[in-house]
Amino acid sequence: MEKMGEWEQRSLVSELTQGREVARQLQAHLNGASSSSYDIETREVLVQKIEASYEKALSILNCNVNTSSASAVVPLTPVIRMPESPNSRCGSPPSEDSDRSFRVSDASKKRKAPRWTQEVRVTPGTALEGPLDDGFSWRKYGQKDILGSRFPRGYYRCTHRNINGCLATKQVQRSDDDPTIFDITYVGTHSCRNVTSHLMSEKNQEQGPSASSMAAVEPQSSSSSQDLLLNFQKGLKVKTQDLEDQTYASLIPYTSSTSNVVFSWPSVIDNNRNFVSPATSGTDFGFGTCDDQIIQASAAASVTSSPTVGLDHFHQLDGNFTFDSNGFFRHG
DNA sequence: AAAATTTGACCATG
DNA sequence: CATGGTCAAATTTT
Repeated sequence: MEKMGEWEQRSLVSELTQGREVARQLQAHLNGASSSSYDIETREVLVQKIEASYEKALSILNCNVNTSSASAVVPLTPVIRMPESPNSRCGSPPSEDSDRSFRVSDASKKRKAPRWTQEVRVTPGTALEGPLDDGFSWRKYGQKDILGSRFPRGYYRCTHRNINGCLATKQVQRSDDDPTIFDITYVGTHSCRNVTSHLMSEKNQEQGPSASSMAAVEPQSSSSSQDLLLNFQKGLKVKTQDLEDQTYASLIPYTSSTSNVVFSWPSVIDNNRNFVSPATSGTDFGFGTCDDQIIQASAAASVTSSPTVGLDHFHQLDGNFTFDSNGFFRHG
């Protein structure tokens, strides 16, 4: 509570504002006699969003991420958009061709419908790239060229995939027209703890592997400076290789300290009440097991001039790292 | 040496 | 059959 950067304050305000917005939406839903079944689902989503907003707000207040210089690494400003809004890139990024976003179709196969889109925009000052760290460890397991996209899409999965039964995966892809924009699609719920391999050497971690559906939605609830560090490292790496392409990216002036996150859920949730089976035992080799939620987030970050510079000299972390098992998603 | 990427092939789905 | 997602071996990085 010492001093809260403007950025943080803004984030906080935005967070709360959004929460209010969503609350209103929820009220609207409640008032307008819910007819269809998806209304109920929508309401659930709304509630979740509200919770998320609160969580984030609290996180901001609690952690107070006192990052001396680096100011924005973690996207924290979810703006919830109405469900029916198809493509609403917040207006700025005109890129993103038309289709290829999501097939709301489905509904003819199994029950994997719930897919909401989260749009995240991070602002500069931070050279974060694809590896938007959600506080989890991701391991790249593939990269594919996507038709219509000039940049390949990277596939990441939780490092503890079959260990903890964390079936979460994420896809990172840059926008075709805006190289500074990365679309990160989170899919699946991760049941692993945020355990970034720092302290916390708990042994008996079998208290409750059943991760709530919110897990993937609100991962980085307390991004500490350490996490940021990790981010930087990873980002650095990617940068190095993408530098060639990013060359011109660094020319793009993005100097608006505004971070926006837009939630959109085209088809709302279905019945993702599924519980990931207790760790182990599974060993299933990733196949659309029971991952129901797909969160897409596009993050845009402007690369200063030389991102690689100075990142190595990041110290002064570990100031507090108040991350105990305190605020963890909504208590089961 | 171990863990994480890379990369091409394989498989599933539309 | 084309497109996208995952696997798995080889390779690189720490």
